[in-house]
Amino acid sequence: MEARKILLVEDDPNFGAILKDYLIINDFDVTLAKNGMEGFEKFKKDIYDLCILDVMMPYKDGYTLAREIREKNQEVPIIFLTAKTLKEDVLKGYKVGADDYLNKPFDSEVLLMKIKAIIQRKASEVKPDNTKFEFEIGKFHLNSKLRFLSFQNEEPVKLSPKECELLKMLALHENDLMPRELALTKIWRDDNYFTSRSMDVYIAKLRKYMKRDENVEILNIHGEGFRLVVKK
Amino acid sequence: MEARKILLVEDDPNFGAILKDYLIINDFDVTLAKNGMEGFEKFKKDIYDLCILDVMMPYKDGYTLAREIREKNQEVPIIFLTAKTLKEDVLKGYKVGADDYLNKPFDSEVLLMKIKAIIQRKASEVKPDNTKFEFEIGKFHLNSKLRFLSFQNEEPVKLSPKECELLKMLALHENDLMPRELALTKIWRDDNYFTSRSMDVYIAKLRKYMKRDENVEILNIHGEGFRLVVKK
DNA sequence: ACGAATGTTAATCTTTGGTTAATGTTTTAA
DNA sequence: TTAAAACATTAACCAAAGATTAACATTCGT
Repeated sequence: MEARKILLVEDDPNFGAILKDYLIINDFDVTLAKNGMEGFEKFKKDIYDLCILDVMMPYKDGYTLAREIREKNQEVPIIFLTAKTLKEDVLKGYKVGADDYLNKPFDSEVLLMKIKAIIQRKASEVKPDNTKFEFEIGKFHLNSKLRFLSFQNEEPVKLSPKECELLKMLALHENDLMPRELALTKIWRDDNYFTSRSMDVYIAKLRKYMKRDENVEILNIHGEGFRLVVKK
Repeated sequence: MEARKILLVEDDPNFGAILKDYLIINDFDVTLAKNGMEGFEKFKKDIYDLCILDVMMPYKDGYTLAREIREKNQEVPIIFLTAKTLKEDVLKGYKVGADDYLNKPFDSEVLLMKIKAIIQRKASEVKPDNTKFEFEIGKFHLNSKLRFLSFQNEEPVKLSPKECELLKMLALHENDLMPRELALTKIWRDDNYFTSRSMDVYIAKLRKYMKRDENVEILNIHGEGFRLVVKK
């Protein structure tokens, strides 16, 4: 099998080199970046199976980098390395969408197990077409990468990240049920009263945009979710 | 949203009760088992979204339980709780197929974040939903996912969750007895005088919808249940 | 004919969703 | 670096949808 590609971002050159070698010995294809900036550049230039990010780095810390990576890619697993054990930091990491968290010093074998567990998990997931980023919705055209929505020959409207993801999620389920829960867990990464209300606010915003085409409607299915209907 | 079901297996009654309450407060539906044996029994009797297992337990330890659970179910996420910090134990846990590992004492908020991260990961896995949701009932067409009932070329009628589930249950037993008790336990999740009367109200509503096709009827079988009859 | 089960309607209660605006947070650009 | 702009969340209020309950009528089985 093709070696799994790992992006390792670690500012301590010694530790970075050792960890890289260790992973290479264990049959991974490792790219090492010395800081967050470089890490993001390398992330954009290739496709990785896993990112291992140091939290404490000059210029751009691990969280910021993780957030940038998540904007580009919701799927790739992220593991944080940190010397900190502060609760807030761990929580922050999970909020950003981390898959795991490791305190330094850690045992390399444990890291290896975690890596294997995570990569295997991802491999077993059947992924939907997440690469699609252009959608025709009635007379609208949505580009979810550039985050704009155009209507015929009018000036395209810019969408906020949340607006855009929500509309994309609806579009992926065109004319079918898009469960509330799905959007909440995938986009808001949490499912409670407030995130749910927040989502309703975004539904209202989207409806406002979409009403220029009377054949497009976002219907509610009480207690279940929403349905983007496009009449032909 | 339906609360996530968690199976918590912990032999320390105090700690178990506290953790259970904490999780319940955070909107999980928690079942507590006092040992591995009981844990496995409860696991077999229901479907859980997550298992949290204490490692050190008399008679049957967490690893053994995890292995048994994995035999029945390869999917359900497992988190181990342990006072041990021995490397071998952590590795053993991952080998058995754990999703995460937490050392006692741990921070409850951290556990909560881990639970959310894990459940979200599972939610994002696309599972082929092969449950039947479309039914032909005489000249009617029922879509129980989008919850509508259409009749020939007329505008489809929206059904409420209870109406829909009840009609689906009847359709699954077309021309056969659909026992009262079945609907009450599956849909109303309770079987008493009031839920029974409530169900009768819903039967009346469904009859009203269905009378557009004179070949479709919902008959009562006194003391037993109902029968959805479709004459051909 | 009698009690128990069912049919029906309407009133009441509960949950969920729509909307607007205030408040908080992050990003952007000067 | 800081202020403005953009974005996101929270709060409050109201409306809509759904579910239950109560009351009374009818039917069933023995």
